[in-house]
Amino acid sequence: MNASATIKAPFDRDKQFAAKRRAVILSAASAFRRRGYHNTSMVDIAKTLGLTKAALYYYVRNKEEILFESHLMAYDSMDKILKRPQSGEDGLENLANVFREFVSLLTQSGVSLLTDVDSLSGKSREQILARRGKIERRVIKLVKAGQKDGSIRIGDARLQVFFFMGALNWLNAWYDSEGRLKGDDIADHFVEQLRSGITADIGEIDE
Amino acid sequence: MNASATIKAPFDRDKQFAAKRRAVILSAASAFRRRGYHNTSMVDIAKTLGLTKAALYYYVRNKEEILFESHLMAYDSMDKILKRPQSGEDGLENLANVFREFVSLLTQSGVSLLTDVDSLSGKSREQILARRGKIERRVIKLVKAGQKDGSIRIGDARLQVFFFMGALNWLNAWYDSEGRLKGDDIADHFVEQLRSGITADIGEIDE
DNA sequence: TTAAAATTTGAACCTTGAGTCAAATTTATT
DNA sequence: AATAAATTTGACTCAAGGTTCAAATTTTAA
Repeated sequence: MNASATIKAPFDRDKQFAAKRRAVILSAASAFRRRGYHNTSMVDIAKTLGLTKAALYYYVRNKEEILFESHLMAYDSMDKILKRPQSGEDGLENLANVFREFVSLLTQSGVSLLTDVDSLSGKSREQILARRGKIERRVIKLVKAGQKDGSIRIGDARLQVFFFMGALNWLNAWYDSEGRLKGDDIADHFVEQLRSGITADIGEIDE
Repeated sequence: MNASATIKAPFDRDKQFAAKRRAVILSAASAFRRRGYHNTSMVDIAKTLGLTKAALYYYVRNKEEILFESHLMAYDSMDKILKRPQSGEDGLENLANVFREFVSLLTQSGVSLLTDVDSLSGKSREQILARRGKIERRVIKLVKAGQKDGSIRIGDARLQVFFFMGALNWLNAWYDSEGRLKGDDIADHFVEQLRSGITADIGEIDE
């Protein structure tokens, strides 16, 4: 046990700081999602954390940085989902799994948010749009893989992706985590609709 | 020809005024859609019309009124679509027709926009949300009719509607009227995906 | 050509909310 | 208990942008 070795973990300052900072971003992100970026003031954010506006600036350079980082968090989570080894039988299965996890991510309390990119300036905006583009491209790849193995209908993969990604973004506008609908129920429903649309099945049974 | 009868339509003032006012709203709506409500200043709106900021206030009470009315316009158009006599064979056909026209409406240059409701205050917000709710309820009815006649899969109609309405709202975020994709192409694609999802067809041909 | 009404403008005002900073307070360590 | 670092605060500045208004300009109809 030399002098420089820490024996009892002497109250990790950096960790504490990082945790509080993260709390600030998450809380703000939740408010942004509900009321929108411009309808949420720094005072609002501070108050829900039991702090004062000035204190926020100890954790964050400015308001825009909060928006920026909340976007990053969302995209990090989506990246993590996309990076998991795909275990499905075919492309359609893989896509369905990813989509299900996206829905869960956005309904289960915590990270979310995809709008207000236009309130970011210059380099930040580009960075966020690049991240979004990267994710879209990965999803498009999933679709194309499915088309190749015959599990997904041939068509403009980009358009197909935009169609169902819309459902994810629209979630913010109507999903109420307090409501009767549990996130997983929605996920099930959405996955089914992603797969088969809304046309009634008729095949197997009669004729 | 008595004195009070207008013979030559003496340059209808009200019509002129209404037309200009409408131009203000439409132009602003387009900017809102692209950059967002709070990222569009009154000066911006005025400049694209070749006017000065103060002149806008001759046509409009305040900025919020512009947002309010642009929402109204969008919903009026959707109402008109929904009110047209449904001529399809079954519920699914009717829904598909309505959905196709919605897509056309939102891609063809002109009206659109569905976000930033939270920037409206009090009574206006409620009014707009009521309109939106009314439209959603009508679409849900269409779905239920389809379920009843067996053309649409049984399920939570509300959820089914939210899924594909998301696609409409997400349009604003990515659709570029200058791009290679024509609005009608998108409409075709989206209607197909609404009907049948993305699973590849396999039925008819083999086995 | 002219006068009244309609339209537009420049120059202000005013509110809101982001950001700053020196001082006060709390917390961790000796 | 003492002290140094970390954290929080109150009070302020500042800019952006929405709104107002009296005056200037343009348009319409006689």
